[in-house]
Amino acid sequence: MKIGYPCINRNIGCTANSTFRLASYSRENLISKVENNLSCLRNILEFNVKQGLLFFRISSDLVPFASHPICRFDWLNHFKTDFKEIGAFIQKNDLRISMHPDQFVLINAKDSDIVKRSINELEYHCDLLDALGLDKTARVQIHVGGVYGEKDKSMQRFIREYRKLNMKIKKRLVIENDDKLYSVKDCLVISNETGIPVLFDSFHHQCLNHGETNRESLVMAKSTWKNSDGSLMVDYSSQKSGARKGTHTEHINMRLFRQFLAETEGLNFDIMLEIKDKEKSALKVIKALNNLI
DNA sequence: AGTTGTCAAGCTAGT
DNA sequence: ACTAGCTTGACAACT
Repeated sequence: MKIGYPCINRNIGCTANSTFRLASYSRENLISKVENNLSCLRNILEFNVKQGLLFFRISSDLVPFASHPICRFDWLNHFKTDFKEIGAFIQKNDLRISMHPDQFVLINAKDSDIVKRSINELEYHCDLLDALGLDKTARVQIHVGGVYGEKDKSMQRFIREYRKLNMKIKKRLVIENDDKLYSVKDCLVISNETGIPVLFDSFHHQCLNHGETNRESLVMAKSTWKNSDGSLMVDYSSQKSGARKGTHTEHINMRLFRQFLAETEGLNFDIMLEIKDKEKSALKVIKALNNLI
């Protein structure tokens, strides 16, 4: 079981997701931001290894505007050596890596231009992971997409569009249950048709389910991952008290987390802690797990 | 130096 | 009709 946190480290004092406005796009700006981001990514990964945090989500902003038509720069080639070095570090330390393109990526959009842009964005994520030299256990997670007032048709559209994707994307893409539209059960239907692995988000499951327990849903999601896909990825969070339903907590609630661990005892998976204080909660969990052994 | 409006992309639900 | 929220953060223009 590997423990991790997404994109940002609040301790080190650098960011691996620094970007700029589209209006200030230039080759120089892009190069300097990517240089900064890559150097910070190294720092974060080194910190993580020292602390025993072996799961990390790389920010989609690592290469700003990579899939935008304005970007004509061959960043893949230009930073080829850096990617290789960072990738070697990841492999040497057996780190698990994920990426999570944002809400604009919609495979099942009705507008074919949106689908096209989405595929370009997925291609960027997969090119990056390929450049790092990572195998298919490094994954790119997205949600199913929009409902457009007709869920069945929208799910069918996802399936159709997924089947058309090239292998570069297919080998890394996984779907994650969301908190409002597509439950784990919905994702499993799509997985049955396509073979796409289902990432289990415990907090989203808490917000949207059909009465299944965490364990039941996690086991079902786990069954969609083949050995070569790596172990099941789980996103974990809990409700921020007093806030709108679905708001992630600032700090981890260890009582709830222990409860989750107890519920899922004996099952192997990697956990991404989607908690706002980032590595702070992740370190708390590492400490707690060490005390259990 | 510190503050604050705004940022490529889209959907949904709530006002 | 409009906007907050999404993994929210951070850029950049303004005091």
